[in-house]
Amino acid sequence: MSGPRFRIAPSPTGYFHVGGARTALFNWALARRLGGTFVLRIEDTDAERNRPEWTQGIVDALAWIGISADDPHFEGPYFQSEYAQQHVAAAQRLVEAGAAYYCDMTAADVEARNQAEGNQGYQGWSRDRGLGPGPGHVLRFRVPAGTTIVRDVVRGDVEFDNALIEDFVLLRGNGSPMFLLANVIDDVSMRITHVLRAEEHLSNTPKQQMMWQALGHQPPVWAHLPLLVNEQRKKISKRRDKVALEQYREEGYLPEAMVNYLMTLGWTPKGVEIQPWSQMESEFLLEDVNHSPAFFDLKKLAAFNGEYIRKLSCEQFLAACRPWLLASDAPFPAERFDEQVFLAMAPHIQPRCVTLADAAGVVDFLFLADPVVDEEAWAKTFVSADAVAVLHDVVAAYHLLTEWTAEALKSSLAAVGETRGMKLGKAQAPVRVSVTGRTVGPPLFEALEVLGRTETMRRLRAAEAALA
RNA sequence: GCCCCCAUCGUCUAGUGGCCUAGGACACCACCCUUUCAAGGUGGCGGCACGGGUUCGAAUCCCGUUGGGGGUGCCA
Repeated sequence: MSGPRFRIAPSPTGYFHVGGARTALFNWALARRLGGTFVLRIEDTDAERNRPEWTQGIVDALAWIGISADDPHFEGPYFQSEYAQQHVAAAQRLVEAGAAYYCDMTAADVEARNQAEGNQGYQGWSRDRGLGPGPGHVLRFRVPAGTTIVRDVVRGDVEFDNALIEDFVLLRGNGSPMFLLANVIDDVSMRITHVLRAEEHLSNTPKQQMMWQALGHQPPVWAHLPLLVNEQRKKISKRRDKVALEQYREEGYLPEAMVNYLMTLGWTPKGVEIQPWSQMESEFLLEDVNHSPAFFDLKKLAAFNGEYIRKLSCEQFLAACRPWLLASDAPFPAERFDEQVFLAMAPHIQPRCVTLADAAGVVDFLFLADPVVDEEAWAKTFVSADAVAVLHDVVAAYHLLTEWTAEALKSSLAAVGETRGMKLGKAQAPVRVSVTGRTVGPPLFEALEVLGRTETMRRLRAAEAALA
């Protein structure tokens, strides 16, 4: 009746960390494959952070990468929640079991005594003083003698000497629970069987394991995932790095690409790297997870995203790009956007996009009353008299065209270029700059075809006039 | 300081004692294709941190060194 239970517990701090997303994906893959339960517990023992909009943000970010909790647990202000009561009650049970004791020393007291005695850390001074609860009294865990062996599926057995672990605080002087306590109690009460999290938590695991045992429970399966680092090889952080999953969504990364890339950080799919979720889900094994930190490489993410964009059908591509195409800060007004024109150009736009946001900039000239002219490109192109002459010839030739198709436009311009000894590559430049405002862009003749005869001729003549 | 983790091309990694002259992907470079720019194709550059063992044989096992990271809060 009770299968494996996995849980992620992101803190609602206003954004969802990509590292958290990777952890969530690993948990999700296992929960799905093993027919387990995915528990989402958005928590923070600081009530200030449990803001509903931040909590919703995490739910949305998870939904974006295809994850929806089987068993969600959110809360409002922590101190008024049932969870806080549970945590305090559990601490009480620890006291009764003799696994925790009260201490009236402040941090300053501890430091002073260490100074005097040349020690480091809290030395269990209040262990046998028989103090009861009271204002300013913290509750400390009584770390037993011996060693603690953490059985980690990805790292193997890791041994810790308990003598080196101080009697850590469970309840603050004001009676509020510490995160470490809250975390363990939630895991225990939610019957979590597998704890997968980043490696930064490995050092705290013996403390948590001792608490599980003191509470009379078998510890869960531990799995510490390699850290995600930046180019300086440091843990990626909000301050220095782009860590918010939401930001990647806003910049036009496809969730499938993001998921695929995130999965390759610390784990390698069999065969090719780019593969559908269903396959990764069926192959993911904790035992195959790497041990060393992984660099979150934007360039590789971009490559994945480009590949996923190219795999989209035209209709899917349009649907995916629509928010950026119709955005208020798009390079053209939303009312001038034409889906049919976009669809016609889509196959040429896709290979030119790294993100969905790039599309608008590739096709802007199609939806603008007048193209935005890049002055430098214009000057460079029309510095030669030949270019100006080609433009005149093309206007004349296009005027006489009976068929307004990419093929016809191309051969007509090729013929014009030939009379002046120019290859197509050179001859198309003046037309491209006149019509699109730039020297680079999607294939010209296809663009002219969808732009239409009237508008193309208008722009070509406007360019002629400007040059005169 | 103490504890813990980690160590293969620039990056992500394959590799679990002979299939390794170390394979792939991203990045980079060159060429091809080509109406510009992309995309695509072909090829190239480039790595087992170091020192000792063990072994007939080591990227792979052991020890040490060095280097990197994480933890060590009345933060989460």
